[in-house]
Amino acid sequence: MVSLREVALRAGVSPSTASIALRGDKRVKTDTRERVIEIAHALGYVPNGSARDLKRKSKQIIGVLLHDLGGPFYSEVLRGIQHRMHDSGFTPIVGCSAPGNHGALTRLLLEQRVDGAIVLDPLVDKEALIRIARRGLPIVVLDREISESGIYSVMANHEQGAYHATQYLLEEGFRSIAFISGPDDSTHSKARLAGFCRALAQTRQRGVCAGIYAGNFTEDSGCEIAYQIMRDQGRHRVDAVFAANDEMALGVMKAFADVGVVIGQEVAVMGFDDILIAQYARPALTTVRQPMYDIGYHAADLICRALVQDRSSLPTEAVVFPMQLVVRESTKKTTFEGGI
Amino acid sequence: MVSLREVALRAGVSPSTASIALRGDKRVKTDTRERVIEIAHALGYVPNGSARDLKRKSKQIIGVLLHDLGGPFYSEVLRGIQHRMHDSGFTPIVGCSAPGNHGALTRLLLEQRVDGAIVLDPLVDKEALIRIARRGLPIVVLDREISESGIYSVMANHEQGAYHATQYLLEEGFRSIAFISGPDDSTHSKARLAGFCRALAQTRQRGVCAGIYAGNFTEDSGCEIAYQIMRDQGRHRVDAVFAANDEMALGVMKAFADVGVVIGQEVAVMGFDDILIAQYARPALTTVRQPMYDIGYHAADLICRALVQDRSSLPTEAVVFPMQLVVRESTKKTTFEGGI
DNA sequence: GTGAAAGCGCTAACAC
DNA sequence: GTGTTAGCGCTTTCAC
Repeated sequence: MVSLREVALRAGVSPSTASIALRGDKRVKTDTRERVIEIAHALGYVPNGSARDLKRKSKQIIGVLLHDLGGPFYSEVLRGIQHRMHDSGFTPIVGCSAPGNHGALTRLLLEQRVDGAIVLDPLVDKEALIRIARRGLPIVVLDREISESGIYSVMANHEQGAYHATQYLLEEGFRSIAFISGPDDSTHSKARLAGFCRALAQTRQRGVCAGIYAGNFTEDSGCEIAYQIMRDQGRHRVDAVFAANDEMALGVMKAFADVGVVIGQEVAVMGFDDILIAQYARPALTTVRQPMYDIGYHAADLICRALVQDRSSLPTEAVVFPMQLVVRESTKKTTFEGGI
Repeated sequence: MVSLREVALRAGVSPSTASIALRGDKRVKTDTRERVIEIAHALGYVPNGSARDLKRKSKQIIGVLLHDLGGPFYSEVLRGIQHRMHDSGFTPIVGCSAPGNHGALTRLLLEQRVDGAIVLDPLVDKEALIRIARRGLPIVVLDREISESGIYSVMANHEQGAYHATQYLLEEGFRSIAFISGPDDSTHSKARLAGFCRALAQTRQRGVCAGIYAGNFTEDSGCEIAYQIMRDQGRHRVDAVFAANDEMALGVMKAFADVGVVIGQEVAVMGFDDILIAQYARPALTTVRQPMYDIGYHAADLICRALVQDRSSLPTEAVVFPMQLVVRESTKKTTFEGGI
């Protein structure tokens, strides 16, 4: 492996001169500089990253920690990160934090191979992140909140998303809406339920809430609860079901379809998350989406700023993005009536 | 940042002793060893990766280069890689090679931050990879072939996949099959066409080939060509269309559906790749799939073996995996006849 | 303008 | 058993 010393040797200069020359520093005479550069190029010299990292303080690399690599959800976030990082001088490197918080977290963050990190994994231990931040590594956490100097949060406003979605259902004229929550320990589920309740509390209509059912975010639980809703609806027919995530909403649609209830016409179904399948479901599922590209872009922006600017200019509160309502067929009464 | 020297200082030993002690080496007395470990733990000491990488030859990190991070195609490959790497001592780190071959490729491979690399990106310059391999870094390329010592290829057998798919169409009784190829410069398209032709050449039937049309892998081109096929079919009706990728197949289905031709019943459509949408199409698209998990697993296996075993035990030829036929509704005549 | 020297934090010989 | 020494490849004062 060709080292700087070798380049210097062949160019007849000292390693230190070669080092500055290769960065195009004007301090070294033009012809020496060009000679060094040419020789380095001819030899295929590339500086050793470890050696340079060791000497310099900065590595110009940002670690991105995901729970599991791949998956359509992450891809948009990564696109946002890449776009912001592009031409910033920083390179994003992605690791998977899944296997026992080991591997990538250790290699990238603990062993100081990166200058900063973006963490999108609810399972990465909060204390571990705080410890790392205390060591001086800026961290942006996505979709969760950690109050600690050096840790920045970027997330979507789930409460507002659910509020907005519920308002839409009310505007469309639905008057008996059931809500299916996720597991109790999910902050997302809580926030979504809160948004649902706030929208109902604001409306003049009474008795719109047709029950709040406890699901567990799985398609099966959505399916079961849909049957339960059908059994329960004695006095007033439920005309809309708002599930706290898309998987459950799909389960609900399946159950209704199985007993011949026409989705959209007889009952509306609202999901949450906009997973990929939502748009391919039949009818396509109306749902609420996080602005994932924006979240990634902003996360990258925060990290870059934390590394080049004064950190006091950065927000101490979580940066919250509004969620977007994606209206599709599952909440449209006109679906099969020749409407647009 | 707490360094080994500091740990050693507080433990009252030399850095070298601390270094060995921390690795649990029996050479140092048990109580010294435990004291060092305890102090290191108390101080939150983690060795500096750059320093260690610089000293040791190996880094225990494998770079995975993808064209664009995210996307359902990659996620299975990554799963396979992770499973194989797990407990191997190596940690996979993913970088994106897209922006002008810069960034991740430089940072990870050129600057020697990894021990080996898995490259899944047709656009990464072949010469660059060869140069890197010559420097001693083992590389596994996926879905392409590079003949060079130190570069190993893992790929799916596209020719066999297309052959198999065509045979299936023949067995199902289709007797007038049109093929839509991809762009001329695509080796995949060529291989798929070759498989199609081989299957037809083997059959006793004459005149099964109802034309080979040149598409460009886009949905639009599939759509256009479908219309052309309908115009062309003067003497014998085409009863099946085999598109060299799923996007084109979906375009074909769209075109047929638009003019009221019932897919499955009146004409069969076969795709290639099994992109995610294939299973959500209506009717669901019969297609051919790469064993992506296996490919990832095997790629990781090759890299690990290249790093710990004698390289002479590794294959010099590309490792080729068979593709899997995924039968769905778009090639089933019985779709709407009450069949299973 | 250029080179000598020191050192980033760690590991591995070799001495004691 | 433990410490001393040297050095991985690079950058960075500071002399000349």
